[in-house]
Amino acid sequence: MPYKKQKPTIYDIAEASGASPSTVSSVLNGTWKNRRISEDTAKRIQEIAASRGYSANLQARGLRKAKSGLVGMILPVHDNRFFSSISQSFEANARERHLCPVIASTLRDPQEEIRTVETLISYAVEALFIVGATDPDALSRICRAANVPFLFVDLPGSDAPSVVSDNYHGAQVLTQTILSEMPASGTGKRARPYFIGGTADDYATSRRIEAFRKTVDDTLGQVHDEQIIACGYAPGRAAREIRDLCDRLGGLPAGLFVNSLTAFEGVLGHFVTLPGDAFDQTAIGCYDYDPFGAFLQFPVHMVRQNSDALITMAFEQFDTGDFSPRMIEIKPDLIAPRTIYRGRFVEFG
Amino acid sequence: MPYKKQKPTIYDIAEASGASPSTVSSVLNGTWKNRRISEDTAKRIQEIAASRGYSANLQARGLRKAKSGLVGMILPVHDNRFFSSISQSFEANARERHLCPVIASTLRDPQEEIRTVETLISYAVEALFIVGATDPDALSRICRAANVPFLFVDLPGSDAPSVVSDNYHGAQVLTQTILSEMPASGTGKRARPYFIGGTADDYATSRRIEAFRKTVDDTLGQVHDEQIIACGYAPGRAAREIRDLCDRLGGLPAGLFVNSLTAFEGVLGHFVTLPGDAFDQTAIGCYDYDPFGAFLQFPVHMVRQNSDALITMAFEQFDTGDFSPRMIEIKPDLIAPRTIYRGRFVEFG
DNA sequence: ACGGACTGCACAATCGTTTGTGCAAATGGC
DNA sequence: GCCATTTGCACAAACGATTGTGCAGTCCGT
Repeated sequence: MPYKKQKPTIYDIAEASGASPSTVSSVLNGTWKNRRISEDTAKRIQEIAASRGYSANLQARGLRKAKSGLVGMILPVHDNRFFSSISQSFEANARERHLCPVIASTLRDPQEEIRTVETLISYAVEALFIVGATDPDALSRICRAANVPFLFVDLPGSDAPSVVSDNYHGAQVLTQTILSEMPASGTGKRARPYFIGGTADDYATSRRIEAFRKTVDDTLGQVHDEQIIACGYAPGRAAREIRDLCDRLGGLPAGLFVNSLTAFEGVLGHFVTLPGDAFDQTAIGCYDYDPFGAFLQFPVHMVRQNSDALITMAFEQFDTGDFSPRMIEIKPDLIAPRTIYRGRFVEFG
Repeated sequence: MPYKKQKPTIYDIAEASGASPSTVSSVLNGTWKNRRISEDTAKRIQEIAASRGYSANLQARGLRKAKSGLVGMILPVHDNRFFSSISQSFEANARERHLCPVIASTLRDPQEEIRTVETLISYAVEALFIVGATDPDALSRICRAANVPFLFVDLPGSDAPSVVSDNYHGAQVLTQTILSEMPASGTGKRARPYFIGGTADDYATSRRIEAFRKTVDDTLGQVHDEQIIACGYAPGRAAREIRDLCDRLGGLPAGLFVNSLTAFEGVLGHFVTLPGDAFDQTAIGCYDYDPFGAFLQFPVHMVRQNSDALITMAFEQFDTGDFSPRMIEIKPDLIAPRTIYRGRFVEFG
């Protein structure tokens, strides 16, 4: 089993070529013209290196240059449409800049976030993109102490640039759409729009609730607390809450703002138990997008966060080299039900 | 702007504590008992290190120990349910082993795969998990030459362990289900089951087609080539193909095996243009799972690949330290339509 | 033929760890 | 009180790259 010989180093190449390690190094990293190495020597060394399959040890280089070529990102979870799109953009942007992306998920666990950030810093990442931390300030302090540039994405943090989705605007537009599609007639609790899902002290959710309240207030008057059901992200919880709500109201509410796909999964879990015509008198919107969500038995308006724009903008901030605090908001898109395939198809996968 | 002072090193701690760097090192990496360092000294050093926020430079450690603490994985794309679940499991398994996961996507581009693998090797990853490469053999050679342990996941490769989904079994079960739900009556082309989506020379697809053919053969007799429409993964293409098929047949076929979610998206794009009762005489199955797919206007049987089991099994192989070629198959699960929320909910997100 | 500039490269220090080895001082047995 | 251990630590050489500096040799002008 040939798991034996090591990767060649510049010393091996130096010996084989009769040149010194420093000459080999500068030839192979492209700085040889500044060092007045002759073309002949360079070519000879390059050939030997190629024939032996040399490639630099990036740990050694990183150590010497005090730069790793790595750029880190932490996010809550991978297996989620939004965050996995974020990963995809992050990777593309990192590679454009000849950086190697390191993406870690922290499962919304504050301890894990801190440990992970410390680990990434220990690998000397050249910058850290923080997507949706539970305790942004703690991470700020750590990065600041370690002298590592960092930025926040999707969730604003202190002491660094923040590129976030314009949750207020997105929720406002979605709420307006729901209101405009709600049956005009009817009175009582059932005629009101409800908000379900998410955690109220979560930044994004709180902005969305704000927009929902304001928009409904302006149109239908006072929103009652009972209309806001911030029951977290678990599908099971959302399913129970919507069931209880329907029981209380004696049917579906006239409007429903579902805050997250996971809550929507739960809501659907209850909906499948209802007759098909149960949805005729209700307008449904979901903050976050899933292509299949647009193909249900009833129309669902969805808001798609612009993950690509978020990351691209974050990298633009990174490029400026200025890591002072500032806030940049990116507007999400409203997707109408069942329309996405009528036009041009996105080539995918 | 306090982006100035550097991270403390063992030399800083050594100076502050009056001990030597080697003593500091062994105290801080936990080997101090073997080196007969006194408890007093150890405690003193640990306190100073903690107060200054010391953490080891992992590049330097990696260089010295010829181990990086990194474990790499390459996959086609992040923004896909299957692969993002793979990422999630990979990360959990890596952390259990105190390794830092580095996940890179290569967009199914052979050049990119090679470049990425070389980069990861240059960072001295301790093992490489290859998920769905387009040219497995090339990657085998590179890893082998660099003396880096590697394994294949989801797609079998040469010269290393392969942990793959049992595509044949999954497709067989899905086909059987479709056949058993197909309307018994009817003759002619429309009474036949069709297979749509995927690339025929792709490993997974070819195994699935094999199973589809065999299962249909055994039940209904000879499958015609026209029944297999391996038109790739793009939703747009699948949409056109299903439209053309319906035109040719004068309606939906009695059975449809959709090979991938992206093809399914395309198929749905056509379906939404059809009347609601168009689906009464057809049985539909999809290889790959999406929770929303289970909530459509018509029942869809879905196969869920067991991504967690794939990765967990791959890590078990990794743990053995034996990287000789062998093949391990993991059976996927068949998910019945609209049933997943009837039972217990999966807590998620 | 002599001084200066230029060419082409080698030397050695350095990045922050780990780890084999060596050497005083403390300890213990007799 | 003497020798043999044992204890507690320091020294220095790696790991594989980068980079400032220095030094021969060649070339050129005069």
